[in-house]
Amino acid sequence: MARPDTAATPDVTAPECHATPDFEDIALSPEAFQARVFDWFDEHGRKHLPWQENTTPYRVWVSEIMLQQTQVATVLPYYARFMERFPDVAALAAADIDDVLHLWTGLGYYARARNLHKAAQQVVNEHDGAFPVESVEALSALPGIGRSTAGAIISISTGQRAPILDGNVKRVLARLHAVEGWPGRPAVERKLWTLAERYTPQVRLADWTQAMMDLGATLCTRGSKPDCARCPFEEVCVAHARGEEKRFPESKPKKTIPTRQTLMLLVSDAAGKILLERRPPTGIWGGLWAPPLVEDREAAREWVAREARGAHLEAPLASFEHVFSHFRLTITPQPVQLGEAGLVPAQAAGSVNESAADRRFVDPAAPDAVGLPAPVKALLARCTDDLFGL
DNA sequence: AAGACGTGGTG
DNA sequence: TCACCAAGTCT
Repeated sequence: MARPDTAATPDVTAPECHATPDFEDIALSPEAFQARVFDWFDEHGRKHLPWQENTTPYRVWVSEIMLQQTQVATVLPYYARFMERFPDVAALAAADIDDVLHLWTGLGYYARARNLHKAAQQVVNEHDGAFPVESVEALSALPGIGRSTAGAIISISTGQRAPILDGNVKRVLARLHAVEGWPGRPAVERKLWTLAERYTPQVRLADWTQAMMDLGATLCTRGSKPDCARCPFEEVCVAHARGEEKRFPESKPKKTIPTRQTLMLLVSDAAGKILLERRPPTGIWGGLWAPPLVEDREAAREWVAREARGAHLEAPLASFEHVFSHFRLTITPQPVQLGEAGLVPAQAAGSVNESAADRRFVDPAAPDAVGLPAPVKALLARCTDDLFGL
């Protein structure tokens, strides 16, 4: 069943016209590589993760979305809760977005949950409830499903041939072939896709996809500790031959992360409930609920004067600092000075306009079943009566 | 094309 | 304490 191109390897005898070759070839045909991967997987691969049982497109899809940029151990409890609450795509499509975001609270990258919900509705309304797993193109047309996730869903749930290229596979291939450059650069990613495509076999696709991810997750790990001694490709790996495992793949260029100061306003009504607002549909914490966020004390005073005449405004309880990929969000611990804001005692509170659908007071001890960012959830958990005792 | 988007674990 | 980053996608 050898494919015609299997023995053909690019001619690298005259690479001098390039500053660097695309990648180094290895002394192993794709067929031989595949055979070793399967042998290794049969012995050492992971075969009993929850999403490996009953591999329907829906179950595989939910797992692949949750696992994006998220570790397996983190996903496990979220996956169990999600599948229990939304056992099939119809249940998810019919759900309220607040219920979906509620189950996603703490998992991060909330656009994944919004896209999951939207995609479920598309599957129900535009595909008769069946995932369009006939092609990578059709599947990746759904929101939140890119090329790699589409490949994973198709290969695992249908056994059709579709390559994947996640962080694990990128690392394996970048080391095996000493692919230069940061994989975030499109040119580098293209080379890695070429390799991924070349190695993808014709049979056992579900095992193949899992095996390649396992190889990267358990053996060819990041940093300085890949377990080359147990790797079936030790003697053909170009990076290992050079003693440069840790240099591949190249890491993202460092950039200084700016700091953004934020005050989280804790506004309570007379009953001690806390004001939450729905965040805008896109951007940080999109669609979730959080206290009003303002830049500084001046903005806090303006907010109170404008929105909460007579309300009881307290300061954040604790110091938070959250580092995002692009900026550092600091929730300052210092109390906001209220005197000049013209506030009256708590007994007169409750004049915040909550008529808007995206504004509500919640009991901090039992917040509504809506999506809460992790810092907000932690903050509410500490909002006891004594906080507002003044 | 580069930046936005979360959180918790790790050394 | 803090930089780094884990089964990526979207804009």
